[in-house]
Amino acid sequence: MKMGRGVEWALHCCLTLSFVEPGSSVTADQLAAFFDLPRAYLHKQIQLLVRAGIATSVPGPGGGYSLARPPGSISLMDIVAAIDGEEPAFRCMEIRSRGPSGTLGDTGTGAACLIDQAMRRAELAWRRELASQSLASIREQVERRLPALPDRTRRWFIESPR
Amino acid sequence: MKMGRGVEWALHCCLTLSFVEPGSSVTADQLAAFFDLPRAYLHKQIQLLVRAGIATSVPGPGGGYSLARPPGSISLMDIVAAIDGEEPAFRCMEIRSRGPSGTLGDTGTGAACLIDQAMRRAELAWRRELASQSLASIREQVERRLPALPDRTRRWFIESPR
DNA sequence: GTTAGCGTACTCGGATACCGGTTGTCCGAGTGGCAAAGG
DNA sequence: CCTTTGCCACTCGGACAACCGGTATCCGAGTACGCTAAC
Repeated sequence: MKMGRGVEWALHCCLTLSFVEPGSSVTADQLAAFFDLPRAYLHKQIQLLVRAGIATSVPGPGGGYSLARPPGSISLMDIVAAIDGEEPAFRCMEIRSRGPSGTLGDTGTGAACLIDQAMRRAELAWRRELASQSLASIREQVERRLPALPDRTRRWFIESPR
Repeated sequence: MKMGRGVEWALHCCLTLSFVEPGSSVTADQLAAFFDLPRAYLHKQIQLLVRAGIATSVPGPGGGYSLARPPGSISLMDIVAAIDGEEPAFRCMEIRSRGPSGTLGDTGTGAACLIDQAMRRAELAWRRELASQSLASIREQVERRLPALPDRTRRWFIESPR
């Protein structure tokens, strides 16, 4: 089980977008240059963020992307779900009842697969942990450790050629 | 992010192996027939369990697979890790420092990526939840809900043609 | 000098190829049991 | 009747293809800005 790398890109891009001035936009090309990523593909990932209502897009010259909501109301779970999808990693195919033996017989009715339940519980713990961390909390931690970073980042996007 | 379906197979196979008499072996073909799965591929998955020290294999006629340890000492995490691998789903590529900007500058030393940390925390919660459930506990739950299932399963494997 | 119109450059958005990995299958190596033959 | 030896069937084990989803890319639609030219 491995997660698409677009998730990492999206997380860092959202964190970066939380640094820039509200109201100003950052183009996908700028973000791609900032992280040295393939610009076209990064473009696609951010589009997923727009569809999920996490980022907003402004077309035309001077346009770009910006966060659609305050960072405090964007959780890491939101971003991961936007890029990676909502469906659970473990999908119960009910193989226990597919056998020719009919071993389970009439027990199938209402008797949930306990293995599926256990796996769902684990994924729920994962989701809960991700949902508990907002973009604002991450940003706060960053500012505590690297106080100069937000300003430097902001300046880089202002000074960089569009 | 989606998990290979072999994980589900392995989990159900291990649970089934915990039902059969200790000391007796079950062939991969029997398990495949029991769950109506492609026998060759199931074979491959169980081999991963053997490599991980979860199951033991006995070659030759009358051989087959059986659990290598008591079910109480086999966690769901062990099985998932055996099939799906140990590496974390989220892999930090350190894209924050790959940019041409040098925005992070000399801060890189010792300053861990907080996004990576958050993702690791979430995965740790997932792992912890899976590790807390042993095969014996699942078996116990099954016996409570379907008391007749273990006996029926055991009998099916005895009566089925090898 | 002012304003309307047009062209251009820039941005996002979706449709289109490429590649690695999971999925699926096959055949070979090794082992135990069975049977037959010899003592 | 017991022992030994050879053969065979059965099982695991690893090596070999096929399909699918993620990865990467390109070109088209839409928009705001700036320039030009007429009034």
